[in-house]
Amino acid sequence: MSDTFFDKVYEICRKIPSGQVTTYGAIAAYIGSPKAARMVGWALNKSSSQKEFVPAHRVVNRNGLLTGKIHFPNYNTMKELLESEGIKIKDDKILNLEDILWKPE
DNA sequence: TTAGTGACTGTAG
DNA sequence: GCTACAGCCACTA
Repeated sequence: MSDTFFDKVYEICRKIPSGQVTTYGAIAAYIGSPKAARMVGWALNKSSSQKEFVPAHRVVNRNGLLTGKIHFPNYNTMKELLESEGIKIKDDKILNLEDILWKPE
């Protein structure tokens, strides 16, 4: 069932193409509550409990900063995953954010 | 059941 | 340009 804000977050995250990223605000806005971006991040935090893998590392804040990395086993895990997909990271921040930004449509 | 908290964002000063 | 505050929804204690 994907009726809640929470479930929709997982659904959208799984649609993020490899090598691209999106923002909490973009996801929240697509669902209908741009201000609920916090819930998006929180949902991803719980994504570890989900059966299906959720590419939470492809979700960053609107500055392209890897804020979510703090919830990974190691602070460099998120960066490593993104770099392995061809995304350039500098100081835990995506350099070409606008270039690889994906938005749920 | 009530209260607190959280991987954010936009507006105002 | 930076700092501060409010709003959003769901989960945990």
